[in-house]
Amino acid sequence: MGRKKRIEKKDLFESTRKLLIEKGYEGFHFKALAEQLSVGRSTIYEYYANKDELIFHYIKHVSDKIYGECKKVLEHTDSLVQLQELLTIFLKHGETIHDMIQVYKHMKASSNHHDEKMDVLEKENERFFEILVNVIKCGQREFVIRNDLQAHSIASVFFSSILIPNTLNMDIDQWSETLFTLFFDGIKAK
Amino acid sequence: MGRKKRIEKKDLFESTRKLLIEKGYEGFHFKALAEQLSVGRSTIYEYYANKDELIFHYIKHVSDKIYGECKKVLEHTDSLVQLQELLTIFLKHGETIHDMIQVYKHMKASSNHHDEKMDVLEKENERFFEILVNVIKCGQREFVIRNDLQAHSIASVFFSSILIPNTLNMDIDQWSETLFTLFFDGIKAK
Amino acid sequence: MGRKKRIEKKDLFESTRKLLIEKGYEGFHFKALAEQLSVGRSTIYEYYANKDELIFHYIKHVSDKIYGECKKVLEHTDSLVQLQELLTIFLKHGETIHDMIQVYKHMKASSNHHDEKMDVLEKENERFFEILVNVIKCGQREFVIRNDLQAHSIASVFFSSILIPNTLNMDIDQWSETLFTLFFDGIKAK
Amino acid sequence: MGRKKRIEKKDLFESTRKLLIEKGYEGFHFKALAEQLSVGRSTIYEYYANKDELIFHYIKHVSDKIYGECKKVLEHTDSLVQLQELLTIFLKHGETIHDMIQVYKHMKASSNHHDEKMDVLEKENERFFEILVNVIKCGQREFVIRNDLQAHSIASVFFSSILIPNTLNMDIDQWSETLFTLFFDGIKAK
DNA sequence: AATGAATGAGCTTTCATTCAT
DNA sequence: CATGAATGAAAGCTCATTCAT
Repeated sequence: MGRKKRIEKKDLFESTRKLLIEKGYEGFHFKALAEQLSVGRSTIYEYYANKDELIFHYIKHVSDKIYGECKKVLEHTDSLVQLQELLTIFLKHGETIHDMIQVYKHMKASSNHHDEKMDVLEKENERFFEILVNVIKCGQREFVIRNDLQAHSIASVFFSSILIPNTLNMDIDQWSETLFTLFFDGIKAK
Repeated sequence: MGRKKRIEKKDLFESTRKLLIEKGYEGFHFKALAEQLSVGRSTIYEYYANKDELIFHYIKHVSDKIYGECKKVLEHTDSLVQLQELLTIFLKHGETIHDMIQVYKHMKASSNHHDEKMDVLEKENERFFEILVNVIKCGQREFVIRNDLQAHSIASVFFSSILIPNTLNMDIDQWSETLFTLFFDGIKAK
Repeated sequence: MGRKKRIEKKDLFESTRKLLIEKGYEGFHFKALAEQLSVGRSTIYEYYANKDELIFHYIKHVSDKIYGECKKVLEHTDSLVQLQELLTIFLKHGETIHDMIQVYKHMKASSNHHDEKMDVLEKENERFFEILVNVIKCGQREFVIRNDLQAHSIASVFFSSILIPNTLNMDIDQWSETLFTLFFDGIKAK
Repeated sequence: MGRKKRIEKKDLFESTRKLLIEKGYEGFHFKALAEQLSVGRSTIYEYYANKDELIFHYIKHVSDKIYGECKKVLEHTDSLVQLQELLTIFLKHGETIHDMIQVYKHMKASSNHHDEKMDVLEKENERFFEILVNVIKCGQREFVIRNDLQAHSIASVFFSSILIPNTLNMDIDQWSETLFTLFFDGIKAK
């Protein structure tokens, strides 16, 4: 298929994303990636020294992007709105965040020589969690969120909602709304 | 340090479970498994024709066991109690169910020749979901669960709660209670 | 060519020796080795985890063998006879010892994470040198070897004679004799 | 940290020398070389068609240089002085000559299509040897060197002394003197 | 049955080398 | 000329799987 022009970092990350979602961390190969990009396998090594390096930088990249979106949300003053919007963001990036967690878990499981990259990813994850916890604590201080549940637990639930399969295939906003309603008001009949 | 003469299916599944949780589907090897069991690697082939076969039967096994527990719950008459207990069961088997999902996803991703085993696992998953949905619908009919949310959505949330990391390390019953309270009453301050 | 029986460690080392002499450390591949042995490449990995491991154990093996021969020489009482015989041994194993040195150098050049195997090989090398130095010092004490040259320097010369290409293709004993005469009496005309 | 515009052949050879000594023939890469020179890897191809070509010309270059030094020695009239000075030259260029031999061996081992470059290098080596042999024969004719040893054998010993590790780290002239004394007078006590 | 031994398929990685700018 | 980018070939290694005992 002849020689290929440049590899755009954008394409590289896009394909990485796709493969990671489709196949997961372990199923992710430079072979498949190269095929996706119609590039020679070794070409990718010109950009990243190995699979872990590439994935790490990819994760870092998306993580930063998502973090940026989260930060913007904090400009709102209403903590409930903030919470709802954070939920929407998490749902929107569900698959990507899922990848992040998967990668993190994998590194943790296989790292013999306690990797520093692991520490970085850990920090990334915590950043998101911090934001959530803070918003919830804020809501609690304002008495719009009940105080008899630990902010931490609530944050866990919100953060994990990412993983809830939207089996009814609602669009993101609708699904976000449904979940928020459920979490906020509960399922109890009134 | 001699080799065992017989492999007990119980040991086999126990080691499978352990490795699967620790390493995930792709990190699961007959090599490691054989070591765990102090058996020759090839011995395992006397029991299962290949890796997938073993994992499939293991999953089927635990799935049946969990399903049994769920069934027992239905003997209660109060649908809220049923719901809470289902939640507890799911949380208790969190890691195992997580494996099931992972395996299912993996088969889905790598199967070119639409596997029949996949169908079986899919059915397994659906069984759990059915039970949940039925209990919820029941609760809705009895007006203890609100009707303006689809039973399906609620079921998704409950089922996915498995994946919520219990970061505060509460014991299972406490964690189950916390989650149930949250899902039932919501986080809204009263 | 069908399936092959067992790999005999003897054959493995024999082929290792051959390839190492022929191609040197870097030119030594499991691919070539496997071909030599008419075995699948991966088969060798059942015995040694990697190239370095194999070569290390091979070197250790021959080194021990040669060391044994040297030890036997020390049973003689005449230090000159000892010296001559050590020379013969070194010449006989010239290629092998050359490999040892090459391997040692290579490990030294490429080891980032100061390898312990390197230390072992270093010790091996020193053992030989010690023997030589001792025999020479002994000769000096007995006034059969001149004292105005450092035993160390003399030992270096003897030890390095291994590397002197026997371009005239004398048989080993003759070549050994020639060298010994040269080293002992010098080239000066009388 | 920009790239240089021109590669000076002097720098090229200097870096080649350095890398060759440090890493040996197989460890010698254009990658590393380019880095050393702060040049693009492909730039080197503008000067030499490939790795072998470069190394060949480098070897030829230094060989010629050393040969020149040897030639100058022949202006002396005393064959013993000549011999001693040749020894000094060889010791001074020990590492370089060692490279030459290594490269020669490597080409010999890997060449399927009996390379003509090999022949050239072989000739180079022989040139040195010829000089040595001639000087020795001369000494023999003048009865300053004993006649009962073949000039060839003696030459081998002198030429190989290059490889004798100067473990005591004497300076070159001292080491040369020590070796010459040893070779000339022998180690026998008087 | 149980196993040790052998193997092939498939992925990783490194470099010499080519090519278009 | 100089170079950045792409690539293929060749080694490396790991594991599922098969086979003879």
